[in-house]
Amino acid sequence: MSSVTSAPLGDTVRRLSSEERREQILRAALAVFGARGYVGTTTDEVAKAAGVSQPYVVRLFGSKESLFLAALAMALEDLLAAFRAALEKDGDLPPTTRIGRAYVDLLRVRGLHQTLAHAYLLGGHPVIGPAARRGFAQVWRFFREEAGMDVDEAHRHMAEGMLISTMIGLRLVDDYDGDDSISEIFQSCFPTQLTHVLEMIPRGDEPW
Amino acid sequence: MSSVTSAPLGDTVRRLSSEERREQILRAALAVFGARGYVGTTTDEVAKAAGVSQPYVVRLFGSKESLFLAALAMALEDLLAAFRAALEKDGDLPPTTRIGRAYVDLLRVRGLHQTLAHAYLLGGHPVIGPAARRGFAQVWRFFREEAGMDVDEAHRHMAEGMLISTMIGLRLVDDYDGDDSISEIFQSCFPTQLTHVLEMIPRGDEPW
DNA sequence: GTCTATACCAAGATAGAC
DNA sequence: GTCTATCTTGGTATAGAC
Repeated sequence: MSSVTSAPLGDTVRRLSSEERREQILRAALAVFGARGYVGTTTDEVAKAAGVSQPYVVRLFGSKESLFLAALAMALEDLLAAFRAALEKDGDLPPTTRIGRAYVDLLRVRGLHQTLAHAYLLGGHPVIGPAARRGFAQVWRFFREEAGMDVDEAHRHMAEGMLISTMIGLRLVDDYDGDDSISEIFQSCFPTQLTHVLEMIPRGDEPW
Repeated sequence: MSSVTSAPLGDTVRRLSSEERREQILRAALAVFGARGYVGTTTDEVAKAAGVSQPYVVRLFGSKESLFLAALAMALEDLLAAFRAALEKDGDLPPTTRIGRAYVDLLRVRGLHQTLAHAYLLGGHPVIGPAARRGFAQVWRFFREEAGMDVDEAHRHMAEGMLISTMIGLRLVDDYDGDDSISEIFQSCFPTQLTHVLEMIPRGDEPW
């Protein structure tokens, strides 16, 4: 990625290669899609977040739909890469626990969990639906075939993941201090990484 | 509900009271919101599904936003009512299992699970966000205070619920026959109610 | 590679008749 | 209580210059 081939030497503020721009726009798109959902996102907001013009993001990706598909694909790659890294890296914790940690650490990739969750709810969409199903099945297969979980364990991890994504998307933290039942559920979800999570999670005052 | 006060006697095809219309439109709205999400839903599609005109649904609810809030409130009422009924009705199964079954049976209320899931992802929305958080906390409190679950049990039920909602929204059934990993996860989610579920679940060929 | 200007359409909301 | 007609906004996508 990001090999500079076309930019002439000596440019002070050189234009980026389209590869670099794609990556930059995709990161912005992931954050915005996560916060607003597929339909709720405007290509203009993505453009603003990436610091380019709206027609340019359409130009680069063809359409909002393809942009979403690309962001979704990137999110899944990031997810599986993080899972594989957690699996290979050895440590005192069992592999299954390391994978769970990795999932929570992915909070630092803005919009990842929420964009996946949004995609998962778009099963009725003619083109996003099938892509989302493939992605979901891919994660399941990772649990079963690469991580070596049995059906029950894979099931529990999936369920746990969905709950975590939900709590991120809900911005449950916003009410963390005022509501006892909310701090209770929060603690039950992040028994070990709570402080860490509270720092990384998006809040009401920031759009994403 | 639905006490007829204003319609004159003798009308053959009498106009419905606004209470009746509200209910009818809300049911339609729940189905459409579930399939398309909040932003993806048009008031016109809701109107068509309910058999009335688009301006009329806006007239009756004030705005699309209030319509969504009303549908969300109805979904939560239905959910908690079903849980309470399952809890009170005695049977051979443990209460906790009866509640789980009740959740799956709610599949017959079109769009309920998906609308809740969509609302949960809208935490960043200034008015839907807080409503969704209140609803989520309400369910948690039901588990803890009324159903008498401990934190761990409530947590597992929540997670399981989120996974089930995801699979409905994803329309995973659409690939049920072609993909081994999908039928595997499906069976692990609905060990006892599988046939029942396969009958009730929305498919790709129907919009909702 | 990136922008400005703009065409074009879809959708929420309002006015007002019946 | 319910409709038709319409105003208005906002958002995707295209044209075309630099």
